[in-house]
Amino acid sequence: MSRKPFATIRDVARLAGVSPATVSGVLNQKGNSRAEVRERIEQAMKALDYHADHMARSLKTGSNKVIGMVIPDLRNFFFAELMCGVEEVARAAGFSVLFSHANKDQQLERANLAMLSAHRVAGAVVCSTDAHTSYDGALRRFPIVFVDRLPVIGFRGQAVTVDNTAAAWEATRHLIGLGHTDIAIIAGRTDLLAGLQRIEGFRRGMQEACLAIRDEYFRQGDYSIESGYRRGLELLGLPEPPTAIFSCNNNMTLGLMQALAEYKVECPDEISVLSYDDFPWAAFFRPQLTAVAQPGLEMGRRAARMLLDTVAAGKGPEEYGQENVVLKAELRIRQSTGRPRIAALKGRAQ
Amino acid sequence: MSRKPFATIRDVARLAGVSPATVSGVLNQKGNSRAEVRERIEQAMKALDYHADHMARSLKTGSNKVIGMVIPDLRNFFFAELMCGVEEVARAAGFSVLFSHANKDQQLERANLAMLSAHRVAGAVVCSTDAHTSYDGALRRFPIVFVDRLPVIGFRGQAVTVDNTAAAWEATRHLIGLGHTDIAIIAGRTDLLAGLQRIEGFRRGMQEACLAIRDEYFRQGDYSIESGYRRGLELLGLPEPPTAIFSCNNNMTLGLMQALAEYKVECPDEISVLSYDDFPWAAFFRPQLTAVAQPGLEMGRRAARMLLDTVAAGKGPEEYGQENVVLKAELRIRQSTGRPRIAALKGRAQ
DNA sequence: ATGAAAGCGCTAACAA
DNA sequence: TTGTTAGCGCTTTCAT
Repeated sequence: MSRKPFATIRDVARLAGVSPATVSGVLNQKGNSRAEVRERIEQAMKALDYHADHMARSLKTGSNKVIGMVIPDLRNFFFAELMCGVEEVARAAGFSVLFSHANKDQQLERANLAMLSAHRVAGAVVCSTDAHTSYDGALRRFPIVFVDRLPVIGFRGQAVTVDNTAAAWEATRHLIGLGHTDIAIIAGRTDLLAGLQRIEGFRRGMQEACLAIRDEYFRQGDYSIESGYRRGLELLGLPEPPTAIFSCNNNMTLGLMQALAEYKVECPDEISVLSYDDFPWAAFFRPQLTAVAQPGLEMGRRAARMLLDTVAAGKGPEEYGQENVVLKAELRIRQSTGRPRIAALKGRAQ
Repeated sequence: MSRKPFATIRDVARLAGVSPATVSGVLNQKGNSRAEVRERIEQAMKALDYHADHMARSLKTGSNKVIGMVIPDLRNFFFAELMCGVEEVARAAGFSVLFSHANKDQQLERANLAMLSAHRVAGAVVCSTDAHTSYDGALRRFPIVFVDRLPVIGFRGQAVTVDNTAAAWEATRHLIGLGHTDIAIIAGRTDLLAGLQRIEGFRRGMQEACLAIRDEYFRQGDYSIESGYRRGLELLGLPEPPTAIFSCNNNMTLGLMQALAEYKVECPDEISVLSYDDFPWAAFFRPQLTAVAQPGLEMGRRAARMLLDTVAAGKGPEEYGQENVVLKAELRIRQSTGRPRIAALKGRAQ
């Protein structure tokens, strides 16, 4: 026995003794049907468990209540939050979201866009894999709002990002305010604008305080746990280790904490750690991590809203608009940062 | 200026000087077209940047290369992993995934299913909000594979779960093997089968070792951080606190660790902690958490594969099959569990 | 206020 | 091998 087929608008019409057009009318709240007829139709719909076919409707109307979302990795908490925000707003507006991973693969990203295109999505929110992808082709077909990561340097178009520079600057100021002067940074991917900006904010903060960034205190990571661990080990092994370390993302912070544990260096007594990226568990570490919290959920919401507005406006690519909403990150001061104890640390360094 | 419309199969046909049906033929690799004609068509498709409209195709064929996925909360790492697994398999099979949150709201869950239904998805993977939802209506329309959580007690249908009982049993055995006898449990939601099974596994383990579960050592939580914290505080405040605690999910473990920190109880020296649910950060806690790791990614993959198989078979609801694939969880022994030091703890307890 | 008819972009019979 | 025709389920004029 085969699957029970869906009831169509004609089934409903027949059962209610009206024409399909009339059913369509009540379906779309046109309000030009007598109450009695409407009643009958609604009964019929219930009886047949009728659900209008979105695809047929879209085919006819040329619109589609589906948006796409492309993100690099759901397992990273920040992106998961982004996704939640998008879904929430989309749902509220009666839209569904077609999801796909871009998994750091540029070719995959292209395939994703093509797929969204094939599904005739009304638009998409995308968190780009890197800053070299061209979206021109896709953009001619449907609006895209970029979130967190811009697709090209000098991008002009709709986007929601956070002010990484300001956040890194504030983080640096916090460390300096505590009395630190020997501050190290474990930097992230420099092919991403956000990565560059975090470095820039750090630089600026140091400069304003007339503090030099020593060469050996500038370490290049790649956002992985492993790199945080390695760079951390290098920093701690220095003849004169820093008294504070600014780690440029959550994963690297994890690796760094591991390195501290291995070196049996107490945090924050001997060394302060400040993490870019907050995550739910940061508050449960010992010590609780001082971190820069990016408003992932809000970014997702804003991006979705911006997209939906553009979709509603129904304009062509030339008029998409170019607002880049820049949100602020929040510095959450907890226990991993404190006043420097230079002597203690230097005594231990070998 | 309005958005550039998509090229249709007729545009391609016209440009290539053939009929739409011929284009459709090469599009679907029917292979009954001369190479020369095929060539011309492909050129035309490229020139027009043609992408076949999935919706129109689905409307015609009655099939749809989209599956739905419903999960309670993406921000929980376990569910995010589930989602990744599903997406990965779906993509590989040329399917897209329509995502939605069920956010612990049964009504929302219904709405989600209706939405999937309206989009005529080929099937869905769902992680049910709770064990009282009826899916009969939806199931008559498309196959559903349940994952991690079953929709009703005594559910018979396709599902991928993990053997919670065995995992909890093994965890308990580990604690007992270490020499613990005063073991407490912070239980999770008992309206979910999985929650019940974890308790059952614990019971069985204790029973086999002829160990009693003291009333005051059995604490009921609700999977929230807060409840883990509260129950933890209660346990530690007991005249005779336990020497080991089995916490039934990741969030409650977080709360529990917080409670330990407040009581300044050393783990594992004074008390051992074993967590159900592993997560990436568990290995970076101090101490590193011993935990039961559920294979979230693999569960997602298996569920998607099962669903896709059922979809491919194209049978009716009566023949959907009822395999419940039960995966094993893995006990990851790290540093939060050790031999009991009863004296030390009792001395401290007031 | 309601219905008849056309057609969105595609594919599947069938005809040529 | 290729083209013609019909129709998937819906909405939208345009008559009535």
